[in-house]
Amino acid sequence: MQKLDRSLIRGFDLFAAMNDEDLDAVLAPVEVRRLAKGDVVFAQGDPADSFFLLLHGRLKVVQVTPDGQQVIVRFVGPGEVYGVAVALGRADYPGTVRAAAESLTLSWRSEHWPALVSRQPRLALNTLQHVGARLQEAHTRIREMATEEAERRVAHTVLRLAEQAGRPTRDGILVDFPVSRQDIAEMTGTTLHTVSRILSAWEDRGLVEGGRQRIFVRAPDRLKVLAERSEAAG
Amino acid sequence: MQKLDRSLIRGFDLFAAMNDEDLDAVLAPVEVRRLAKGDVVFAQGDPADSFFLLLHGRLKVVQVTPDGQQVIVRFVGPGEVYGVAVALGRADYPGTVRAAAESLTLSWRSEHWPALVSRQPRLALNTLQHVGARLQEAHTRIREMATEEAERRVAHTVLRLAEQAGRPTRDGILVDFPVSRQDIAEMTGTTLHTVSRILSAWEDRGLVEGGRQRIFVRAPDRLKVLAERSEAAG
DNA sequence: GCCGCTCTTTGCGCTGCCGCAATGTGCCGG
DNA sequence: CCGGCACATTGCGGCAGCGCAAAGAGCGGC
Repeated sequence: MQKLDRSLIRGFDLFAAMNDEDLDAVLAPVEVRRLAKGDVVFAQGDPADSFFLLLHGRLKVVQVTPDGQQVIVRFVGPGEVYGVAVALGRADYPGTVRAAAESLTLSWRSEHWPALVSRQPRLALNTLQHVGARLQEAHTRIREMATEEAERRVAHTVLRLAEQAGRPTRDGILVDFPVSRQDIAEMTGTTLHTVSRILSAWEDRGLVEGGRQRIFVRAPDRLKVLAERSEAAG
Repeated sequence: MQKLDRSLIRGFDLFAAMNDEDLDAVLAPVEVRRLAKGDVVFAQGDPADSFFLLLHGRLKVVQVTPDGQQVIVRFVGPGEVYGVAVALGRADYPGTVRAAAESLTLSWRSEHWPALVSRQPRLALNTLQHVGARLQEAHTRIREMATEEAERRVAHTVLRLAEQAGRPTRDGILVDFPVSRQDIAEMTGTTLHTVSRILSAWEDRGLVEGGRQRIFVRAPDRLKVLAERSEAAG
């Protein structure tokens, strides 16, 4: 096992309440991997022989349709587990995970899952809560895609990105990892063209600032108004 | 506690492997409720003071948007748990559950959850797998809504209904609980008009038979072809 | 058995968004 | 510093599906 920064790991609630002995046991079989932007951790359909925890960086989870279109399932941030197919009773991974920025991740071989859970029952409950939160978010997205027009969906998505991965600055919030127009299109069920048009219109109105794989939210409050009401915000 | 048919309960995998003593302990604090079609079990936003298991019948889980539009999250079938907000760490229910047909359900007060889990650790793992399957299905729906046109989404949805709640007959599969065109619209993110048109077109081609809150799939294979390819099926 | 309600069907016009295509622009490697 | 590539912008035409409206059909209640 590679040398790990314990204080970094203690920072995540999953491990915060663990005593040293248990922490050692949990980390004993762990593997560490550094990821460059674009690296693939696992691909859709691969046998689910490991599960993971992201320590640092940002990952993109995508599903590919039979005809080659991509859909972004979610982004993974530091402290989040992913690839937990084994816990959900699946034999293979339902999606592909790729590094959206330089990242650092831990992994356990799937066969360790039962032993870890019986040693740390809280692990199952924690995972349950985490998966529950993801289910909740998935339902939110379904509701948005079913009932809202493209502009509002993009607004909600950008706000969610700003909330989950936003770095606050003096005059706005910067989404601090590279997000392309295509990415937002794949999260909202529209095309990069439509996203580009919408962001351009917002930029004209001073709501956001664009850039290459960059989104800076200048006026979160006005964007929220636009996301809630169907009509344009003052 | 009301008298319960143990053999019925033993039929669900959740309880199949339990010894009598544990089963007694689990069922001790349970409440039984009979539901008429249309009855509400709990409403969106209510405090999550119970969790549930459906014994018989069919329930509809819906979310309502701020402007009054409904979205169907899923249908619940016999043997499935629902309203497990407490396990997912939520204080209130994210949706409303209504009986789509006459039903029979069990419920436990939320405060029993920790005790049940510590007595039966498998309960958490089972719930995790169940929630995982729902997450999986939610992602499938997101992918469909993002990439497929209305007709294919309806096809996938009807096939899913036939699979989850279909009664096979000599010349097809009958969805054996009442489903309206409006319901399908709320599952696919379209309107009842569009659904009606699509089903009428399918009926002309002998793929399905319609009726008031009734769907009978005559040719599942041809419908599957239509769901996969973007073009019409022979 | 009749009435009324809810669910369904179908026509018609409109529009939001896609699909295509061409041009503009920031970034990286040599 | 410069060439090439990936990402972004924008115009234009077309159409899938929405919204509205009105008529038909099954089902439950009295």
